[in-house]
Amino acid sequence: MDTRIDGRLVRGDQTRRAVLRRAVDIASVDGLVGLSIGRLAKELEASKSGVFAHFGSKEELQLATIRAARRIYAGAVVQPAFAVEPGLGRVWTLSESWLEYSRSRVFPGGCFFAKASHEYGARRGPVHDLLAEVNQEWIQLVEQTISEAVERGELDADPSQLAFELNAFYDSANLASLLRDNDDTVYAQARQSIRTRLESAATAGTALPW
Amino acid sequence: MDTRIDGRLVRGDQTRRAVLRRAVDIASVDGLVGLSIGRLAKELEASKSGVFAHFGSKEELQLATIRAARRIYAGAVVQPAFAVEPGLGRVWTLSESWLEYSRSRVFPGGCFFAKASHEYGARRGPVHDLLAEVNQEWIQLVEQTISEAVERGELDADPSQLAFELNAFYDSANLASLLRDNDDTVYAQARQSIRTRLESAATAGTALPW
DNA sequence: AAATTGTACGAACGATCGTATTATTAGTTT
DNA sequence: AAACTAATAATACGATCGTTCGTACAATTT
Repeated sequence: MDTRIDGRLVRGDQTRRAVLRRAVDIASVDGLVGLSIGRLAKELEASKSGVFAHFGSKEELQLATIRAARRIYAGAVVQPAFAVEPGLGRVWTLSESWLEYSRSRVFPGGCFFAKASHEYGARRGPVHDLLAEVNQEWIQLVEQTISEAVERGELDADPSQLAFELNAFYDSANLASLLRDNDDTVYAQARQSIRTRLESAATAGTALPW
Repeated sequence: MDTRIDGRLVRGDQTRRAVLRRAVDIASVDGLVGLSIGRLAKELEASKSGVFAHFGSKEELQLATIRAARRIYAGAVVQPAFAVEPGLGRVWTLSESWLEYSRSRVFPGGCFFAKASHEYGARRGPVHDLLAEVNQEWIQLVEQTISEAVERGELDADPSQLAFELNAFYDSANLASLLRDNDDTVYAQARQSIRTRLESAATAGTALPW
């Protein structure tokens, strides 16, 4: 039998979790390169080598940080949308929760993936590849959500094209808000663009969710 | 009189130019933080202290690099658009030259400002501030270009809103192309979104520029 | 010809980086 | 109680970072 609770492993998991929670916050502001093991150790009042031992290399720390950010992202953006029925309503909720995810600074530096993807977009290696994979996952999820609305006859649009456009509005609002020192008005602007775009794609007689 | 040509100043200007030309390329891939004086010196076969002396601090080097990138950007994106008459045609040309600026990798890491703005969006200081200023300049230029088309009766749209949307399509295509290892098809997708959006805003009877 | 100025260099600084090695401590198994 | 294992720590390494200092050289001004 092995419903074992090894206290040492429990402790290890806890510190690992604490490290990653801090790591995603640091990386969202200073990037995955600026994320250093020494700084992580200092802020958590642990030893550099202790933190290091959890990952074995900086690259593995970066990959683990991305995966941790993905879990937080799923909870903040995807879950709220999947709580409502498929269709146009879900597309709208997904947009709303994304903007709120950025506006409320779930990560202090704004969208973690916008930051990290730009940082590693032009580099090669496992970090780039994982970020590309996460991005594709996300785009496909948006596409899929739109497709459901199309299948239900609520939208008349090319899902791939519309997904590109909605995602563009999300990211652009995120960056503009950062550059304008957390100015919230850009989110209203993005919301307006999203609403207008969805209205133009909505089929006649479809109830609009806003 | 002083139509003087001080040979020492000429030489200094030349190396300074060479440093900045290299600096924008490095920074577009590795960021303004990853841009290091030592690496710059090595690649240019100069001395670290010689390169450093031109700027006095790393921050000044970063600011000078941003200004150098702005000049290149103006030549690659703005100039071609201003070569055509104001109006919808200019809006379209601006979009085309932006996408070509990204696609052809005027900077090897894609759009310099998308990269740098994300890097410094959540930080404070002169670098952030200059990037915010450049961004506002750019958005205002797009807005202005759209406004001219509105005034000529070729477009019926809120310039601020439309500028936000076009710019979102630009940046999103740029990032997607980087993440998908220089896949060109995203530019066609962006172009499609731009064209459709401009069509929907064009007034009846306006000749479409594509 | 002498003095001054601007550019570039070489060497060194303290700090921080990622990583490797070795030791200590706490929890589990025998 | 002894042997073992997993998590954490202490220390040190070479490399690179931004920056400072003193100097050499070439071009300009006096």
